[in-house]
Amino acid sequence: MLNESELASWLHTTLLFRDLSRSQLVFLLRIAQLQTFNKGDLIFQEGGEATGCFVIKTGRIKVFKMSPTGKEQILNIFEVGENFAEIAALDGKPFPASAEALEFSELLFFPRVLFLDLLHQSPDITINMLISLAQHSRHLAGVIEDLSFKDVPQRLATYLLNLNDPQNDAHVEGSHPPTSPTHVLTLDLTKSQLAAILGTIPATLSRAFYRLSSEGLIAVNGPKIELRDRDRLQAFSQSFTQSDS
Amino acid sequence: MLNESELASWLHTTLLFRDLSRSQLVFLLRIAQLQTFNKGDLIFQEGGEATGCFVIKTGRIKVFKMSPTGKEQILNIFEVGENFAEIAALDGKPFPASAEALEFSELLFFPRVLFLDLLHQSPDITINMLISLAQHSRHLAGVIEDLSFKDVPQRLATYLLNLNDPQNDAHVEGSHPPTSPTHVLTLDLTKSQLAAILGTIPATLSRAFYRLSSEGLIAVNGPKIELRDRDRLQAFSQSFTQSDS
DNA sequence: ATCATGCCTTGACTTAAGTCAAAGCTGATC
DNA sequence: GATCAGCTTTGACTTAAGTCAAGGCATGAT
Repeated sequence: MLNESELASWLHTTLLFRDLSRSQLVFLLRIAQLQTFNKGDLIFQEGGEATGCFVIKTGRIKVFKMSPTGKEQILNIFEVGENFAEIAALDGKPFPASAEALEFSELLFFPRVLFLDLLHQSPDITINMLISLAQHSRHLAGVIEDLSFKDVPQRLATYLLNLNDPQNDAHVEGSHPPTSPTHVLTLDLTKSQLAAILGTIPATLSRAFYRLSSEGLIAVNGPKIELRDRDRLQAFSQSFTQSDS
Repeated sequence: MLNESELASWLHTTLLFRDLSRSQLVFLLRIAQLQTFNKGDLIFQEGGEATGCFVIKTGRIKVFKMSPTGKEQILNIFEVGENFAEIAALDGKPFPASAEALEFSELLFFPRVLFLDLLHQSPDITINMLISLAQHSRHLAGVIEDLSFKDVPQRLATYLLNLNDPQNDAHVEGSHPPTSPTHVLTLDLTKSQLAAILGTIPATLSRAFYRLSSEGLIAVNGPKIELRDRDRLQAFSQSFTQSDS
């Protein structure tokens, strides 16, 4: 069915399955189906019946809501090794959001019923699942905080700092770890997509970029963003605003 | 330590522990501590170190974020039988939000380490926990959708319909189930608190109430709200708006 | 009964951000 | 190398919603 040895050792690097035995991993592969999607392919749609849970082998997936008039709010973007669509797989209710491939992606798909069996059989997986869901929930709470407390330029600043700061070493192109005087990062999203992450529209995002640039906090060159003053950017991202009672 | 027989049978009505055996329930009570809080008491604060997980025996708890300037965003209000603060208990990172008692409340508290042991020992609880977390995540996704797509009057309409419509028979005071020509509900929150749920401030909420009233969709009398036209209210709650690109 | 506190509402004002449409870019294709 | 499509930016405009402050209304205490 699948290239077992290769996939099994890859599964080991995954959040959900990292601490399973080799035999458990091979068993997993009996349940999973490998599905591939091209850039732009819809994986499932909000409101659709829950089918199962996915783990990303390659590619990137955006999970989003769409308003009746077509405004998009991205809830999360998932990368290699991460899992998504657990919520619907768990409770069997309709998908709470839609999912689409941002690039060519290979996904391991676990049909819902088999996935639930799996949980009942492997407490380890269940606990990992729990931790994963907890992380996703934390992220959602953060999105709410940003939407409720911050204006668009602040949300943009927050996003850029998150991309750059943490162990998130990807995207960073600046000097070497210890002392990097300037920090340049490259967006791996279109600005329209970034707007949908920040809960706004491209026109407004564009003005937010202008604002941060004109204050000397960043310099923008296409998808390359230089953080010129991380400290002030940090301060800006949590400064008081009028949109905040 | 605690009144075991009473508590054990009550635990049985709880989401988390509903399908446990009597002996498991009694074991649970060895771990749990009963804590009581008065109205307005802070249970834990965002950013504080994770202590453990709570189940509500009596009372109501609001979980919320507070902005630097003091704007409050309520993430969820939990009622009897529900559990909260699982996220921090699971991953051990700081609390993502604060919690406060809305009224006198008795909580069963499970210290984090013991709680984690519990999960490792009882797959049933772990699965229930997963389902519970999935529900909470769904709710957060809904909050994001509302904040991103709807203006304040629409969020208010959505909230009122949710209070009234579903199996949520509490709050409803109108005629008897089959044909209730008008639906009157009573808010069990102050309007300031409702504003914090809807991601706005009291002044704006007040104008939203006026708007819905003046269009004949509802009638407000203090905390009593009559839904005068559920169909139009429903339509209004998802109508197109300018705040939606 | 009166006072005071807290909650809610109202008014006048300001502003962030969405709308719509036009014009720039950029990169891909033929 | 020219054209085309899609993304991005800009401009002029509108509006939802926050700010601040004042006034009303109620409840509960002295």
